[in-house]
Amino acid sequence: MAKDKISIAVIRRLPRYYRHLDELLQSGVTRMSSRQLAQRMGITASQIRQDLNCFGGFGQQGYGYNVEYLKNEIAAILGVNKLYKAIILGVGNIGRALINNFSFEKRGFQLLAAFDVTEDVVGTEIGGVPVFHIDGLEAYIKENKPDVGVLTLPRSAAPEVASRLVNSGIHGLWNFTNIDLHLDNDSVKVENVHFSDSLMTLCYRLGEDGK
Amino acid sequence: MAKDKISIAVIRRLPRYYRHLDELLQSGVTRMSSRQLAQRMGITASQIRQDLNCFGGFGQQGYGYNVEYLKNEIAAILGVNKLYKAIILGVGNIGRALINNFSFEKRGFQLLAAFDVTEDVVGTEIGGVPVFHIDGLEAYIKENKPDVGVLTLPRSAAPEVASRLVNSGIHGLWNFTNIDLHLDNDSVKVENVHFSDSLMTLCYRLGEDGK
DNA sequence: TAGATTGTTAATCGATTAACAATC
DNA sequence: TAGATTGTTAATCGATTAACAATC
Repeated sequence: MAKDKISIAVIRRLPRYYRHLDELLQSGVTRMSSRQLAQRMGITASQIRQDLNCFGGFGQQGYGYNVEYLKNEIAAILGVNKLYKAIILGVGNIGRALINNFSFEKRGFQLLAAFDVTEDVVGTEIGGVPVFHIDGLEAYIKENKPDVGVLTLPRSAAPEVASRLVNSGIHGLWNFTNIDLHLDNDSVKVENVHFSDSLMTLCYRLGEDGK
Repeated sequence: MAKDKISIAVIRRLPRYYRHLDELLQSGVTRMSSRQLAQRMGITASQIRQDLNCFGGFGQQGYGYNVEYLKNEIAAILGVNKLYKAIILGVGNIGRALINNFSFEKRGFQLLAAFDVTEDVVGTEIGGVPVFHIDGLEAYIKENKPDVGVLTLPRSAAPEVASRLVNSGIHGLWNFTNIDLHLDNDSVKVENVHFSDSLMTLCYRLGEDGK
């Protein structure tokens, strides 16, 4: 579906378009021009039209875009209906928060299982997700072929576990650990969520004007 | 200290420099050239020198950079030694995860208090942080003058609470809610952590080549 | 048909990379 | 001094914005 190589800047805006279109649909809006959407999102209409045209023409001259149709097209582009298989590594606070409060399904993933090392959690279930011992990781991957690993474990354990995941054939990592992973296999896609970097950026911006 | 207006792209790289310098320092490295650091981080040496020179000359020709000195300079630029005051709104899973596992102090913030609405938590302490009822929010802010609010509450409650925070004079918001906040006061700095956007980006990238 | 808004090309702007003189 | 590496200017590249012909 995609033409040439799409720049990462465009890709990162897609979920935001999707989110706004979903909100609009929920509130009963059926039709929207790039100009209206741009105003709502605080960007330019040009950018929206340019971004969408990386993937095709989804609008109609003189009319604008059909909200539901466009939302579905973006869903297809992102692949959120694909249901990739995910496993989560580490069921500390963040791991639990994700398992209990985050809808993996709505974002294209099915959370199969969790892994940890502590006696009290191994063998239990959290929010319907079984928790296994990390020793069985390789065997589990061989059997169930998950696509991505969610790294919500202590940073000290992260490099080793990441490497085991990659060597077992995982395709992507969603990394909540505050380190930059250096992987052997560079076809593996890594998406970082660096709380620390984010908060430090806010810290800088607070000091920008005066204070 | 800063010259003109620094671009957001540069600012977002600063925490990453800081992190790498800290790691280097921990492992006993005292000296580093832009070329070495670039290789380690997977970026160009030119970019590092350009970025740093937005703030001043921290290196020495023929030598490179002193790791500890540069780390401290970046810390000062980011303002991580300022200890801004923060409060957290909502002590569900993510709120608790942050309180228990995240070092606000290391990133320039002091976490003063938490706010929630449920009977069982109000009046208790979590990880040493007192939990108050949200009804007392305005009075608390007036008295304690926190700089930023951390939004870890249900998305349905987010717009109202954000608006109350802004009207009470808060300067920044660290937003874990999956919405784009529209604020009255646009001098308020908002830093978003959108789990959903992040995972959907990974979803797209998994589908990029084949599959 | 007239009005509106897209899709797309062209112009501008900004960010990244390359090059090199300055200098430790 | 010779070698190395910075700070900084210039060149390149890419992304955003503007403009407008196509068309619903």
